[in-house]
Amino acid sequence: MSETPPSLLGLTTYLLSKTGKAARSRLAARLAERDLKLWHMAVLSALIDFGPHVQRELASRLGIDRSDLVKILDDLAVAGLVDRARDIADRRRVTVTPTQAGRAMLMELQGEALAVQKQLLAPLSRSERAQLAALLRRVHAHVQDELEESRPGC
Amino acid sequence: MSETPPSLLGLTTYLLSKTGKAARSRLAARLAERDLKLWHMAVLSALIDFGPHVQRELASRLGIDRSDLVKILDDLAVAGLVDRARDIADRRRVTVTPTQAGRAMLMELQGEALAVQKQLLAPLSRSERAQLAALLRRVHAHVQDELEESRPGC
DNA sequence: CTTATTTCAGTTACACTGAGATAT
DNA sequence: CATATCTCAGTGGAACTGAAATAA
Repeated sequence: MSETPPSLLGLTTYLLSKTGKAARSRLAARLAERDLKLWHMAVLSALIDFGPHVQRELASRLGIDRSDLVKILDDLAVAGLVDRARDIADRRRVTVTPTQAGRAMLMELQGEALAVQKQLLAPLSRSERAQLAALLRRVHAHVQDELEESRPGC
Repeated sequence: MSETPPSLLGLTTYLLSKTGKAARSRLAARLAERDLKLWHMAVLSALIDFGPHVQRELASRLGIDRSDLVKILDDLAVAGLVDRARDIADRRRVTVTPTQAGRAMLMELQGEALAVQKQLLAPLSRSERAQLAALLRRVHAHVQDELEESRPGC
């Protein structure tokens, strides 16, 4: 493949978009070996970091559509990685809880993610990788703030 | 929206993927006001940075599929932003050339991209934005190198 | 006859929309 | 009756695949 147009390389938005896509597709390829998608990992992360969620909360936290979450949870439940149970007080709601197998699986998936990251950021020194992470965290927080403002009452 | 899981925030791959997606969708929204997509802008950039291309070259340079490029070029030609002409020596090939209107349009699109970038990177200082750009350029170069290795003879 | 380039048709994965079912 | 939650069916755009048409 020949050179990327300098006009695009000069745009941080382009670099973010391209490297982000590369990161996503590489991790997705690894998760696919376990018949999982990126959303499965995100859902497990939310459940294990913050404890059981009602589906509505999960969808809102991760920015995934409620209807799409249904299929994701079906998969996770079939694989024995989460449990679903009707809320007794409000029987419209379904509470999702990670299983022990779910916790173990997330640990493995995080290992995969770190491996992808190591490969992707190979040209950077340890301190540069830390710099990049810190800068991206601030940009990410800013993006999330703006989303929150535009979506009233979440 | 509630907090993002720390397990994910700790992964640079996740941050790259998320901020990259945000960057892409914001720019896409602006280009949509002119009935253009991101690929249209990428194609114009390649043509103006490097001059006329045969379609095969364009696709290879940008990493887009040859068959999808056809529709992109149809749009650009209808909008008067590029010209297509059969190569006289090898009449299988079609040479794509940017028009003056194409050059003018790219300037405007770059303005849009910079506006998106300014908003996206607002929490960073000028020197931090430069740091981020430099780090991303190196990561991007590394990703491109690996792609080149895996695709022999491009 | 084989290969290269462009083009078209079909497929799959994904995010989004709208409506139905159940419960408050 | 109005609202909230979960579910399911359908839609549209994007990336990929395979093959036809033309030319070398």
